[in-house]
Amino acid sequence: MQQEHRPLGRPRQDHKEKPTKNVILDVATRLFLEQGYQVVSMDDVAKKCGVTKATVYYYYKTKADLFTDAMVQMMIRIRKRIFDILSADKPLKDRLLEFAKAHLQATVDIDLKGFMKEAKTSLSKDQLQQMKEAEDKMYEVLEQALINAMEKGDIPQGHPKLGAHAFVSLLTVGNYKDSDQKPIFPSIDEMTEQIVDFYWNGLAK
Amino acid sequence: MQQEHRPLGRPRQDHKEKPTKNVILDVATRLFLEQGYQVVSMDDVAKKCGVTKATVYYYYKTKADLFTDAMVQMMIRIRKRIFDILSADKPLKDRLLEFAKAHLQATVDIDLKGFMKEAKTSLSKDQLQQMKEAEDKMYEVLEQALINAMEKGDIPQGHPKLGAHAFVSLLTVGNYKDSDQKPIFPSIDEMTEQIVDFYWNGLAK
Amino acid sequence: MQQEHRPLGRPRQDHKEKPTKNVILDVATRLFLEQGYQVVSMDDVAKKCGVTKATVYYYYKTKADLFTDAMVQMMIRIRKRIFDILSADKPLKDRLLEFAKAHLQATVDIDLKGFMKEAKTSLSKDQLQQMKEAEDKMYEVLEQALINAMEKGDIPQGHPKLGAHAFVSLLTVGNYKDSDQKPIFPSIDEMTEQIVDFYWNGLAK
Amino acid sequence: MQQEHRPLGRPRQDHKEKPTKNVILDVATRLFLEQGYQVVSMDDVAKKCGVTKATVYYYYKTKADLFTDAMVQMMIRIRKRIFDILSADKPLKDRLLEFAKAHLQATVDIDLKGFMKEAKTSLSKDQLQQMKEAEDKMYEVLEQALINAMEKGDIPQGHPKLGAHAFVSLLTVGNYKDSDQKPIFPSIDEMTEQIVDFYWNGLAK
DNA sequence: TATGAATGAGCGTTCATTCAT
DNA sequence: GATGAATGAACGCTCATTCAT
Repeated sequence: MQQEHRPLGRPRQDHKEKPTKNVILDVATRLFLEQGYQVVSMDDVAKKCGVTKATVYYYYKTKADLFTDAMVQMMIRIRKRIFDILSADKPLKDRLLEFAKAHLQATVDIDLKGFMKEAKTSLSKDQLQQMKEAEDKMYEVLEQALINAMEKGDIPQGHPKLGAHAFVSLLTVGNYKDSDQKPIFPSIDEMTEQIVDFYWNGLAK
Repeated sequence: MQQEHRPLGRPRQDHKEKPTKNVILDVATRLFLEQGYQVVSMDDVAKKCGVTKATVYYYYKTKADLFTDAMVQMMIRIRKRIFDILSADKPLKDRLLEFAKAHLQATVDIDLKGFMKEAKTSLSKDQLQQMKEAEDKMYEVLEQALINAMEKGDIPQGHPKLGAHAFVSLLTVGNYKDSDQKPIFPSIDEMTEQIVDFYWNGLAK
Repeated sequence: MQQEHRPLGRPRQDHKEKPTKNVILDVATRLFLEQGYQVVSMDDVAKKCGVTKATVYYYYKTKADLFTDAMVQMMIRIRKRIFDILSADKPLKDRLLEFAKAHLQATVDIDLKGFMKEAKTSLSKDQLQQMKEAEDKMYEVLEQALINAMEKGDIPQGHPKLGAHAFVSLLTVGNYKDSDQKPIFPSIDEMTEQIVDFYWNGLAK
Repeated sequence: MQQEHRPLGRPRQDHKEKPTKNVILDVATRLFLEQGYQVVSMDDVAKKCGVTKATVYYYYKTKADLFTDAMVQMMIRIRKRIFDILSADKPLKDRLLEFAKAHLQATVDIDLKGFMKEAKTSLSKDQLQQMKEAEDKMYEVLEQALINAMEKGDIPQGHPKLGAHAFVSLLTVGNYKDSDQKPIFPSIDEMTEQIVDFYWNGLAK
């Protein structure tokens, strides 16, 4: 709340841990992921940030804007992480295992498809487009890794786009809990391995 | 609003119209599937049925009740259809192909996972339980078919629950559209075949 | 408004002094006239009616709808009153005097022009059109009276539309109060007479 | 944002730009005239001026202050123009014609009455008083011209205050557009002449 | 069986205003 | 002088729900 040294110049508001806009974006991202677009109100976001609704509107013109920004930024971050994991100098299957593990460890499961449908009626054409593009780019990273593996002969030629989407969709199996709240596999490690195995070998061995 | 002739002793419904309750359930099912739980209002349902909101409330105590009933009944119907398809006397792969095709031809894609998350905050524990159980039973039909195939030696021993969920999750790939609104495969037939092939053989052949 | 005998059947809600919709329309009309479109909130209307905002919305889909209906109904009523006054079998000047007196005695002065401008940004094209048409019809009644008088030779030929608008605009002079809140004339009677005289004779006698 | 050369001692404003306060007042005047008090927001004014809302508040403590100042200054300017026109050495009717033409040519029609009512609830007593006084002074100029004409015998003795208000109110007829958006007269010239004629001669010749 | 009327609570959004810088 | 950040209060509107009829 007060500067000790170098008091002259344009220190703006230093000391501040994190700019408010970022706080809002982070909180919003978490809430939207956990509860979905419609259920989360701007007041919910504001309260969790310790600011008023009007402050949220100071940074984001509409709820749809906030949502779009939150989702797109998140997808960009995820894409980077996927890229890092898949760029490692290891056999493809090992990289996929790592990818799967990282994804399945995440506390919230990211149901992009569900978000897309929920928000379809509320977002502008442009906002939907932005989200779609960010989503596409996420898949492209995985697709490219598959293409590379095919070229190097590590896996047989095939439809890389199908391969990419198949992998991600298989991962969602990990989030399933039955009516007794029991997941399909007891531990994340076993789940990871079995899912990647299934992806690799298919049903018929 | 009143019958002029033949006024004595007959079923209430004029000429075999569907009973109101069924109309409401059908309309609600369609609306919920198309737009999601939160977006659909009780008024929307009522108007599409040509009745008033109060009438909807006469048959369903709350929106959550209506939603739960709609989803559970739908899952029961789907389960029957899956059962019929999988009971045929054909090789497993052919039956899976038929299952896949039936699913991918459906106009609305049934994003159960999305519905679950969206409704999580609005449904009672009991209602969530009902939905979960209906969902479980759907998977069990497929699971059982896989178990039978394993016992008969048509496919290698494996984790049938994983197999069941993997199949359904792979089917969702068929609904993907990229940012140019293009699906991964040009025709449903090709999509069906490629997805089932991938399920059968895995990535590494 | 109430049936004394034949108590069986569907007595609805009897006893009710005035249907809620009418109460809302009347209160809204008064408030809009007194304070203008923007200043009056739907909550203001509701509270003055002793109902909730939601009730107002039950009867009127939007504020603009309520406003338009209020203004149009009012103009229709005024038009009828003008018509009655101007239909009397008296010399034109006497009828104009009566018209002027009725107008100047009204507690609220009806600044249609101001309403039009204020609401221009908020009303739909169709709503503006409705208001304009109701306004036009009000003037037409007066215009027709002037046309008749010209045909009978009671006043010289002239531009009847100008005559009609001139008369109404002259009446607004009666509502003027200077910075000491003093009107131009001490009594309504004198005001009426002087204004009509001026209208009749002009400035130069 | 900063001057590179000749950085020493000069008037702040770069090349004689209009001082910010004047820009704000001018812009505000135009916006208020065009759209009314309630509809125009402080942000609207700020944006049109290329400054921030806070800057507007730096010069005007409240919106009501800005409005009052804008209106009063405008009325002072108008009063001067009226005074100039009416001071010419011409017959009264010619001067009135010129006055009318100037008024009717103005793109925005100045509905003082409407502004008064719209702002009534928002302005302080003192601010209303200021506006009233400025308005009174406008009328006084015209009133005085009529008094002079009466003294010189150009027009018969009469109520000069009524004459002044009658003239201004008659001018508003020129702004009327019917439901087909057609004004009463096809050209401003004809309108001017007919209105002044009516003012001069009255309805009955 | 079905409805018209009414409501409480909440939501997305706007806006005049303040204040530290 | 001028601004960026923040807010409190309201506003128009929606919606699930209730209840007397």
